[in-house]
Amino acid sequence: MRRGTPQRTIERIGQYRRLLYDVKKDGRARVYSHDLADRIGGTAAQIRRDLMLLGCSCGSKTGYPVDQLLSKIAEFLDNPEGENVALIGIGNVGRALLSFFSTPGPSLKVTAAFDRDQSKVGRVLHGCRCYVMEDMERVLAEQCIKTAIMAVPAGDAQGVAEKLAACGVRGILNFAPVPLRVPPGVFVERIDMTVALEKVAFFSRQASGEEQDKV
Amino acid sequence: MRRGTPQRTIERIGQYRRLLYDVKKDGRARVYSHDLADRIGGTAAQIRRDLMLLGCSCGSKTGYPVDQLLSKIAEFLDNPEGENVALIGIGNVGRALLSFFSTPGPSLKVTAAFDRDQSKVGRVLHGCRCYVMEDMERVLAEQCIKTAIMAVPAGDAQGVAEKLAACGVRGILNFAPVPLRVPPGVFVERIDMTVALEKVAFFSRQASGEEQDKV
DNA sequence: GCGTGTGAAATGCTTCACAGCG
DNA sequence: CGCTGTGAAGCATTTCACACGC
Repeated sequence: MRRGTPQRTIERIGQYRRLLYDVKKDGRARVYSHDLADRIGGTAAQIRRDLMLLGCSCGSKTGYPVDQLLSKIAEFLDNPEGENVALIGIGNVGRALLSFFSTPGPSLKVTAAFDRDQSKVGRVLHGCRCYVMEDMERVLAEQCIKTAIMAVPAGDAQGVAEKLAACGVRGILNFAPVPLRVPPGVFVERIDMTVALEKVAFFSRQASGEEQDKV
Repeated sequence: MRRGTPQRTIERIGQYRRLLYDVKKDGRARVYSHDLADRIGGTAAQIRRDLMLLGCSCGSKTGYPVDQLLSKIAEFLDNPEGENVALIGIGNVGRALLSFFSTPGPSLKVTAAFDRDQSKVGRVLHGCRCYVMEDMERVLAEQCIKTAIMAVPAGDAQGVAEKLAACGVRGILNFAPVPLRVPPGVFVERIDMTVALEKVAFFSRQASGEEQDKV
């Protein structure tokens, strides 16, 4: 995916969008790069470079027009037809994710949930129907799902990932605490909460000394 | 925190630990760097460099002794006295985190939870007692808590972060979808699930073209 | 031969610094 | 004058590649 666009930039662009909604709510129609920088805890130069990669430009001096940025961001990040997402694993973490994503961006929607446990099947949680694993292939095809969130136990993760890939999923957000081995062409982003907590604990101990933080 | 140790290395070290437990369970007493690399989806050179920074060495040829690595990692990452952690916000996400962290590493334990909502107070969830926000200062002091997890609504996040910092917390794992502004000396790690999902969706669309994945 | 330890090159990302425009 | 757009410099992290030891 040597996309020309750095991975970090893509992450920040999503954040800019949220920030921009705030700016808009404050009634401002234009923002300066240093203004966004303050809000996000970064540098003005970085915001300018990110926006440059996005293909924005505002001439000069006046700052960026908020609405134009928002539409550029949507054009860049969103699938214009909207996009359905599947959730695999309806345990504690899975249910929290469902509630968390039940009103996300305009374009992404979790529309199907799967679990091994039969007792959850058929229920509708946060507007999302639950299916058995065996229905996965059919449901993903029906809903054109290419993106999935995995919140399954570590032991099941690799098997589920393979099944997803076989069903044509091209992107996985993995909350299971194991690395996944997937065929080329499938993108995996891992969120490892245990590691994140250990890292914070590590740095908070370190904090005896000096330092700044970043965002 | 220009600690000499790259931030990424610290994240990986936590992952190595889990991998090493697997290796041990497989009955192997030693591992090769390329062996770990396969399991984690990285390169052998990177593993070797990380272990070098950790201060490991095994002479040569024979691979690294698993037990020695595990104790080096513990020495590096863990507080020998163990460490108590607070959770702020007992909503859907907070409860999921409690269950997730209720049996984490040997050394980190979530021992106090806080919420604005009085109705949750006094209950014990996953072995963790719930308090009102007003008790925060006292409880954190009593339990020597220096590390906190925030799972509060976006609007409350900044205020809570300031309060935590005032109570002496030095590290925050922030699940709220906003950047935090904290005094110097406080380390913040953010997990932004919305942005992560957008990123995955972005790359899965991109996946029409070529590419590999990384773990 | 086979795997480690590590300088040195390569890559990727961020920041600097300055020209140009309103 | 203040702010944007951007080449070029500067850092951080990863990968290469090779000497050394079993």
